[in-house]
Amino acid sequence: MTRILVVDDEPQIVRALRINLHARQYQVVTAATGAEALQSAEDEQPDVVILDLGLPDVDGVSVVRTLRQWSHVPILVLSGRLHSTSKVEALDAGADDYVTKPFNIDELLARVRAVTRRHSSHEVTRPVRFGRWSVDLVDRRVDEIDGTPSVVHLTPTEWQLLDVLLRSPGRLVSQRQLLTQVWGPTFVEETHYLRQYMKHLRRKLEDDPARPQHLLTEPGMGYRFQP
Amino acid sequence: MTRILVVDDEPQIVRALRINLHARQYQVVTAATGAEALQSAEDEQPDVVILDLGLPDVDGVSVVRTLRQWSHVPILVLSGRLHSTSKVEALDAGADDYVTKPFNIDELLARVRAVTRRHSSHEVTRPVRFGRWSVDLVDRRVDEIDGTPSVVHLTPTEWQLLDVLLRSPGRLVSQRQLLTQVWGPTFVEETHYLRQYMKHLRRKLEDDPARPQHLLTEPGMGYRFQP
DNA sequence: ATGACGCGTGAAGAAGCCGTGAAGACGCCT
DNA sequence: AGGCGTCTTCACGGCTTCTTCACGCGTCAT
Repeated sequence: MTRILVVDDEPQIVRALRINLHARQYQVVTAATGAEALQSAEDEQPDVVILDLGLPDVDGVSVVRTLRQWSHVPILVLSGRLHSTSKVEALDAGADDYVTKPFNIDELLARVRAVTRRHSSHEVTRPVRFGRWSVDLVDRRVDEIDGTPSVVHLTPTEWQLLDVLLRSPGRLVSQRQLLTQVWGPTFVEETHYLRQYMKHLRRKLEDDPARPQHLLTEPGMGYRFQP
Repeated sequence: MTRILVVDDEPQIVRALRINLHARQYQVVTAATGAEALQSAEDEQPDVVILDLGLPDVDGVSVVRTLRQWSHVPILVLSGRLHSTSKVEALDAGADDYVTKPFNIDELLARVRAVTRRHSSHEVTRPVRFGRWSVDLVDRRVDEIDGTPSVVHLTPTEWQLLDVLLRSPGRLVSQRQLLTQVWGPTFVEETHYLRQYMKHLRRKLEDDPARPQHLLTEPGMGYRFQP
């Protein structure tokens, strides 16, 4: 049974969501503040988090950021029409999708389904294959697909960066998200770190590092792992 | 059965609309003031709201704004020829479309149909499909529907503009709203930015950029994404 | 007709971003 | 303490993207 954590400080919204989600056989847990949310996320281990960005105690974006430090749980962000910037920030911080208020309940449900489907199928435990390589994120090893013993060695930072990218195949991962997840929230400005380590990864994993096939740059936005 | 809330303080217009809409099998509810309108919208849960901007008690635009705080119901605005500015303001506030008085009843009915059709078909699965393309706003990628690998690449500004348009399918989005959401509130005069970037989007996404099928211009008003 | 206005288009300069090589700083191991 | 691997910092060249300007065309109103 799928467990959903709903975080919103407006009782009527929480109530509406609880009723609708419960009717669809979801188990619902709620929180009204950011602090509660983080606590619940740890205690209840939800499968999805629906998070309103306008919380009374802390900024919703920072909740996303904190949550992402230890959890990969899919986060669906609710944002008011007026705050399109914080929506972008939330995605940067690691949110998976967003819905603008006022929202259509069917749309929200569709997105919940999308986000869970996508996550369960991409729960990375098996080696990821691309190019000539088979990358095992659990065992931390890179093998050549044709069976040749591993010659590629990645440093810890390189592993972390590759990890974040490979966990979202095909999806654009923003610079901010990469920096937060690899170096921490205080490093969101240090984009030159990214350039440096992407260079290393490409040199080790791409056939032609100058013309990458799988570790792609999206200028002004971030990077993308293309399977 | 589709229920329509008609808001107008002129009895003869209300009467004409009631007769015509009723003849087309719509259920009609009416209100003569802004306060009544808000009350009815809550009590009757209409599927469409037809709202005259010239109300006796409050500004029609603020009715739109208030309504949009909790409801996603499609709003069709009626405006006198003299109030073209408030027409734009209403769109900015979240109205879906407008008709200028005096209006042709057939045109009005067509717009009602259009506005309900797109809303009921708002069964949102994540990627938005139009023309040959499948656009995924969250993953930030454009793929060809027939499976050909993505060749279209959009810049950050292009993505933001497309995002705003695609999040309101079929709806007329005002220039002001686009400029505010993409470039920020200080850029509401720079309509040439819009022209520039709409050109880019059309060149990349329309089969015949000079005769766009999906990214349409509404002269003097704004742009519309036609699914 | 004619002028004003808004929209579409092309082109070009400016700004910012990215990739790269190289070198210094740091911590861990023997 | 020395050496090594790794992380951080710097400088520069090239390229993408953003911004601005100029012009043509169609529509509408005078």
